[in-house]
Parts: sequence; C-alpha cells; structure tokens
Amino acid sequence: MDKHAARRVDEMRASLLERGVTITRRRAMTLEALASTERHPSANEIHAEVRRWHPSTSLATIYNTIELLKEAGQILELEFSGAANRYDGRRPQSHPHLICLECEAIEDMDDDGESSGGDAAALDRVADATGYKLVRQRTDYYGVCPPCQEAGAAR
Amino acid sequence: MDKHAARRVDEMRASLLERGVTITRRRAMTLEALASTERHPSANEIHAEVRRWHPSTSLATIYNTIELLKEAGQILELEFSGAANRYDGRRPQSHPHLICLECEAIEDMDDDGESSGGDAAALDRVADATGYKLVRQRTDYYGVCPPCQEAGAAR
DNA sequence: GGGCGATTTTAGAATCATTCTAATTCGCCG
DNA sequence: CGGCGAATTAGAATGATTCTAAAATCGCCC
Repeated sequence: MDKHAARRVDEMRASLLERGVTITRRRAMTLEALASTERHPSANEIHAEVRRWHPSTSLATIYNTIELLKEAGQILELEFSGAANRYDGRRPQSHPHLICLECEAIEDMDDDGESSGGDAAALDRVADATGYKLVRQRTDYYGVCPPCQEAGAAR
Repeated sequence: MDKHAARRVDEMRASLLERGVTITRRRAMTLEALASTERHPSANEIHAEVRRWHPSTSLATIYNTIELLKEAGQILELEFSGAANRYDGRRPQSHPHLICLECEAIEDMDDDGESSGGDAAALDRVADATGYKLVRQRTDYYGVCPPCQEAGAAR
C-alpha cells in the first residue's frame, strides 16, 4: 500500500467515524481495496478483492459501504448505464478521467494532486453564471488508449 | 417545430439515408420527438411522444432508432446508472450540461450554437497531451436548479 | 393492384447492475 | 453469559436495456 493509499484509508476511516459509522473488518478491507488501486474498480472487483480475505462477504456489503462513502463525500462514482459503475477512492474531489472504449480502462487525467484545484474554481464560475447550486462535476474523455491503438494497428 | 428542430430533423434524416437506413413513419416521428424538445428526453418519454400518433409503437423500436442515430453520430447519449439515459438530438456534438439533482432537469450549458467550437479544441488538446485517440467527451455539472432552490427554501 | 424477399416492428423474455427485504449473525456493554 | 442495536447475508425485486422469434410492413417488379 503506497503512501497516498494509507493516507486515504485514514481519511475515509475518520470521515466515517465522525458520522457514527463503525468500521468493521469488512468495511476496512473495502476502504483499502478502494484506496490502493488506480484502476477505478467496479463494485464486483472490490468484492473479489475483499473476498480474498473474507470469503463470506456479500456484494450487498460492498454496496452498503460504497453508499456510506458517497454520503461522506469520500468517493467518486462514475456512472455507466451499460456497464458497472466504477469508483475512485483515491481522489474524492471531481476531476477528469480518460476512458478507453476498447479495454474499459479508466485513468485520472491531471496528476497534479491537490495543488491546482482548477476544477473547484470551474464549479464556482459555472454556479455564478447559471444560478445553480453546484455540488460536483463530471468530465470524461472517451477514446482509445495508446496500448489499444497498437493492438488495433497490429491486427 | 422551431427552425433548429426542422434543420436537425433534416440532418438526421440525411445522415441515416446515407447509411442505407430507411426512414419509416415511426422513425421519422422519433427524430422529430428528439429534435423538438430541449428537455433531453429518456427513451420512455420519446416512446410516449411517438405513441400519441402511432399508439402501437413499441419501446424496442425507439431503442433501435436511437442506436442507429448513435452510430451515425447524430445524437448525444447521457448515461446514468440509477435512472434512464437521456438523449440530446438537438446538438449532437459534445457539450456541457447542467443537471438538477432534485427535479432531474437537464439543460444545455453554453448556448452559443456552433460558433465557438470550444469543446472540439479541448478534445484535440487532451488527445495530444495523452496519446489517446479521442472521439467524444462528457462534461456535466450537478447541483440544484434555481426553481428547486426556491421550492426548497419555501419548505 | 398483387405478390415477394428483405427489412422493420412487435411482444415478451432475458440480462445484469443495483437495491431491497427479512432473517441471521456479530460486537460489545453490562 | 444475555441482550440489544448495528451489520451482514442470501436471495428476491426492480428497472433500464437488449435480445429473440414471430408477425407485419415496405419497396419494388410484374
């Protein structure tokens, strides 16, 4: 578990405790699974990961924990209608993603950590211009990632 | 039907014909339903609209036509996992939307028509920076629209 | 206008992620 | 150790979308 993952686990934990949520073993594992991958896993993938240590864990528990994290603003949910939703537990603030239409990889786009905060500024600007009270934004770029381009060209 | 709707119907029609798709009465009505509302309807809503003139129309036909329009790049699909997808047939190029979390209204954000083309430029910039071959983007702002804010304040 | 092969449409079943439900189990305080 | 509230489970329910096989319709040639 890298340093950022460790920090994120602590933050999620603290945030849940603040809200009176007890951190069970399964929930702790879910937090860790979410914090320690850049792959933006689906609920199923998290489930598989947690099961490696707690084989009896049910999918409903994963969804339950995800729901708690959403309420606490500690996780980003990327919705899809034809496929499973994907989650980002490493950076809970709105930020843009690159999505490969072929291999379904999802990667974070701007890796400048929390230094710039450009997206929060955009949110304020749009809120002012439109009168909406904005809480988050979603920005995704859809295309084909370099590895899939090569694989496609080879064929 | 306003002027823009009429133009869009023509464009969609032409684009489908080019691809060898025959424009049946039901399909024509679907195009019109899509072009003549700013509400970003769901498949169900389009279905209801088309049924007013062709009561026997099935939902599968609507989905079929939507699929053809997607392939032709003549419609924008906004995916949601917990609710029905919503469609924008008036502006098939990627552009940002405002989404109200309370009343589920969706509105277009920048109303400058095709003059600026800001989003296409962003796509190129990101493609250059990342090596992805990008085909579209999604940008949505989530919050509470002014009418819902008032309704909420009154309560 | 009648008939024909191809396309479109239909109703209903199938799928699949997510949510719900009711019953069981767990963690913990006394 | 007993009991209470929260967490968890398995499985059912939900709902949008897609699939399927059969029926209807279309364009077109005669």
